[in-house]
Amino acid sequence: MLAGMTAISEPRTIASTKDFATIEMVDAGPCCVPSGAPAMSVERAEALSRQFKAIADPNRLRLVSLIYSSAENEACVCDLTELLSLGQPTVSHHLKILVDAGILHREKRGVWAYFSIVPGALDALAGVLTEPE
Amino acid sequence: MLAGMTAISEPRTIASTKDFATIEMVDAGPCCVPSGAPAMSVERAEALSRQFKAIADPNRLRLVSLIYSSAENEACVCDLTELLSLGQPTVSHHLKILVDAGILHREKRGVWAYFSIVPGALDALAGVLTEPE
DNA sequence: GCGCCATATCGACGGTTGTCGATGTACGGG
DNA sequence: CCCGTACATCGACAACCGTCGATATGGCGC
Repeated sequence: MLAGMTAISEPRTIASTKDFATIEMVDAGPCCVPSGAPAMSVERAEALSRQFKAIADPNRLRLVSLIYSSAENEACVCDLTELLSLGQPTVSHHLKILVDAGILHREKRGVWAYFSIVPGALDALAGVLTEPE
Repeated sequence: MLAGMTAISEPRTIASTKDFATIEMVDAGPCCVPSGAPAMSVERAEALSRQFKAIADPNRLRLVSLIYSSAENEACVCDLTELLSLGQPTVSHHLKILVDAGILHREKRGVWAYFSIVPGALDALAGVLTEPE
């Protein structure tokens, strides 16, 4: 769960200025051992942040939900616009953000643009939060 | 997955002004049937948005990752501050956001404040994205 | 081609957010 | 009791975000 890649250095030496082989500084240690396990890299954090930001908006959450529970798992802007009671440019803006984040797929058929959920996109995001290992 | 509760009305009648029993308006329909399935309610979308916003920040993602991969699954501010190379007020600010979102738990022991991940909090969020039903 | 329709883009505006320095609070040690 | 340490809060600032109206684009029918 939330495993990262690059270990941050900063070993933050436990030993104080005293001679080693002393024990009393073990329970009088600073506050906690910062663990040696590697954490999430800055790059990965920023990439994930972009995807989480895309769905971290109430209207975009409803957009994905509406598309998911739609008839053919796809919807066009005109339907979504009236269902969200938002302006059409605003809905297009939200949809673009979701497409750019790799969560929605846009397919233009005729005059209409149909949006569907990219298979596995949401599961990949969920895996970051539940990664059992 | 992303199932909601309250159905938005707006049935958006399929039948046109013509008499029913005509068939040609079926494939000449507007663009798509907005499905009858209920979508996510506005209230739930806003509640979920608050939690997703909490983790939709690169530094907060790294905070959760650091705490998760920490020795006793907890960490204090002083360690996190130097690991993120951020100011101490900023780290406290981020931690407060995560605590308010119900993702982190704060426990003060002595002079130090130890933060740990609320059990099941991330799994609940992940479930919203993968809910198989 | 012309006009209509659905959608995308642009520019602007108010509200929110992330970061910082300065300051306040609370606990422990001498 | 006073000081140092760890942390929280405050105020300010720049950057970003969500929303809108106006406008551009692009496809379909006549």
